[in-house]
Amino acid sequence: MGRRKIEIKMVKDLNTRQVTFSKRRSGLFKKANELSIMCGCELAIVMFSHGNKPYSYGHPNVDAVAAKVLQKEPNSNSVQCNSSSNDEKLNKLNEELNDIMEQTYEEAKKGEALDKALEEKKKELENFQDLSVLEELRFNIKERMNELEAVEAMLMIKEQEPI
Amino acid sequence: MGRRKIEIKMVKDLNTRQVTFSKRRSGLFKKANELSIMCGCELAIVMFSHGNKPYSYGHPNVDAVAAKVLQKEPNSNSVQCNSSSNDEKLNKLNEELNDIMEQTYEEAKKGEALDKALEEKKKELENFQDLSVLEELRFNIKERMNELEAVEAMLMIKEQEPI
DNA sequence: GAGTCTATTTATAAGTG
DNA sequence: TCACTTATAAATAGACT
Repeated sequence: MGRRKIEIKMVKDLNTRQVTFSKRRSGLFKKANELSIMCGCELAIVMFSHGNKPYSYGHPNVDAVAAKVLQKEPNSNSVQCNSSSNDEKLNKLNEELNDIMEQTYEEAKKGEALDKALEEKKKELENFQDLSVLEELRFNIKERMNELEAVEAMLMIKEQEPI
Repeated sequence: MGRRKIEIKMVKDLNTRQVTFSKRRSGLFKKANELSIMCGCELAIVMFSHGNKPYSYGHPNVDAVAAKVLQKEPNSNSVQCNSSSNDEKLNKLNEELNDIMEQTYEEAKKGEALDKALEEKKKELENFQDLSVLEELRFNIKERMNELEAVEAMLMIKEQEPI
């Protein structure tokens, strides 16, 4: 759906790939959002960019869906799809999924307070682009903190110096 | 993208909803597959239909992605999105920003000057009326960083002063 | 990077068998 | 519920800012 037809294969040019990732990611999230609204289904998407940066979408939120997976998983009859040769993997996938989801549950319990806080915070956020701004903001703040601490350290040293 | 424009809202007719769910679900999975191939990203989708039937898609598979989430999750800084009315978006953004600022505040307790600046920022955040303010905030942060550099420069000069 | 602009391609709503 | 068709809406590739 662009100026020209493209093949579905790894985009070689790094810059183009980055652009494609960004555009299609937001497209995917939008579609997911529409689906969840129109059909009242719960759904979660988690992804890691080529550079391993995590992104996720959830309706009503990722955790809720993950929790549901936990409940359902044991001897699940879920309909699974994946992009590699499907047949053998499905059984294995189900097994592994059980383990992982159990672990996830444990993890969730450990950081319950934090998780809840995060969940609350993230509950009603919708706009994808704006969120990336938030992330940037958070990053900027942290960076600034580091610099500040460095300055403070310097100040401390200075104060200790005999005049 | 059909014979006529439709609103994105819960489809009332059960039959139509079922059809929509089926079509859009496969569309979503297809898009996900394209994205993962074109951009080399790992991604997983899990969903529950209105009737609670589970469906999932994963590249390379759901487990691998879930496992990756586990590694990252503790104090994750993942970019999260979820769906709900835009109305509440700003409030929640504010909350998130406030939380971030609070965390930052804790980390920065040592620096009084900075603390004050942060307090001011928090107040500003509480007055958010528009997302464009985010940009302002970012700008302000950059400005603060400049101030910081100025302080550092002064320190450097001070150090050079004969005692 | 993130936005904007369009020519095109793609997804899909509604209809049909 | 499935497949298939088709008119139309929506997504997006590529170019540019």
